[in-house]
Amino acid sequence: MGRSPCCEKIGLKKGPWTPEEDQKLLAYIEEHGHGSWRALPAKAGLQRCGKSCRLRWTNYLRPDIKRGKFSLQEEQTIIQLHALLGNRWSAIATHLPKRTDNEIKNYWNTHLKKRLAKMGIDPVTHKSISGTLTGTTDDKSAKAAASLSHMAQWESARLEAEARLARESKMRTAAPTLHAQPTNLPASAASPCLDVLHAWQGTKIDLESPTSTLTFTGSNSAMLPTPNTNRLDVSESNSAMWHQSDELESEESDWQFFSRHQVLGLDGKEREGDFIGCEEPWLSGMPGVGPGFTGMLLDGSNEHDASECWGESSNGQTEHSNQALDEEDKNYWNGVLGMVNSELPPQPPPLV
DNA sequence: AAACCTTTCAACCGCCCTCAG
DNA sequence: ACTGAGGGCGGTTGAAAGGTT
Repeated sequence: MGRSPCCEKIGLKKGPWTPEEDQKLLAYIEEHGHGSWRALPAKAGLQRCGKSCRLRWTNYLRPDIKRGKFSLQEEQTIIQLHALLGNRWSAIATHLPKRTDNEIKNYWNTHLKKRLAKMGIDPVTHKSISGTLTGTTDDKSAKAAASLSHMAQWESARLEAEARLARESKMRTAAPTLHAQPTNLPASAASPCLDVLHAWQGTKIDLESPTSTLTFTGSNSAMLPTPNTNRLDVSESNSAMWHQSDELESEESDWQFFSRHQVLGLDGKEREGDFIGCEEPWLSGMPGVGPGFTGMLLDGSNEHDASECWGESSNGQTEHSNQALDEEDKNYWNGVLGMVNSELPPQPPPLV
């Protein structure tokens, strides 16, 4: 059976919103909250579909929307999250406060996608289009890729949960105040973070366990390149492609700040050689993540560089073969993970 | 100055999910 | 378990603005 239309379409206005319509919608929501979107147009005196009103509000009129040019940090965030999450704009938007999924999607399609393609990077897979930069296919890489796939799926699930919580919270508090923020969200929802890590701290999941119920769709796993290829495509390629400024529009020259040995945090500070401060055992098999980093960084010792800690498996055995994973691997994935984690709120106790 | 082409982005469309009844 | 309403999401469209010839 066919779905009934969201509203009676006859006689309803379509197309660009006028300032008068905006004012009506704003005034109504300010006074009453949006409540039921379907019922809103009639109550607000608008000849619009409720869905259209919702879109106008969420994508344009909402007071907590930042408009204007995307910063370099935002661009980097979008690219890295897109590498991790694919075209999941709402999920990506949760990491870009004040940006709407629609705006991010548009920006990706009109700017970033083209730019990556121009630089020889497949914007879908984030791999080199030329195929000359092939990654290794050894067990380590495969294992790391599997770990990343798991991580990506958990992160996706978490983002969905966050979005749901946010929705529920908004619905509960559909407050008649324009400046209402979802402040009653749980910390994990209010502040994007890989809090799934905390869950995994409490209940260690063996990524290689045959009992794992995690599965991967082709698109998900295809979306995630192996660390090596990713390093080459996004990090190392960055260092090369960011220097193609002759062929790039002027703004692209700014992208040269993406040095292969540099991770730029959301605070704008360079984090050369920075490693995410987590000790989650499930991450120990991943390039760029290993136990002992936090302590190493905290005591500021230079006596042992990252690669030394790198090779340590979670059971304390040194696996020198892991050291073969070069610095760029670590830096690239630290870039992704560190960026996602950089907004970590004060850490809650591990979930039970 | 005008015609044509390209880019941008607000808005729409249709599918999907959730949830209440 | 089923159904339909409500809302969210991602893909696509098309008008407007900007650029080029």
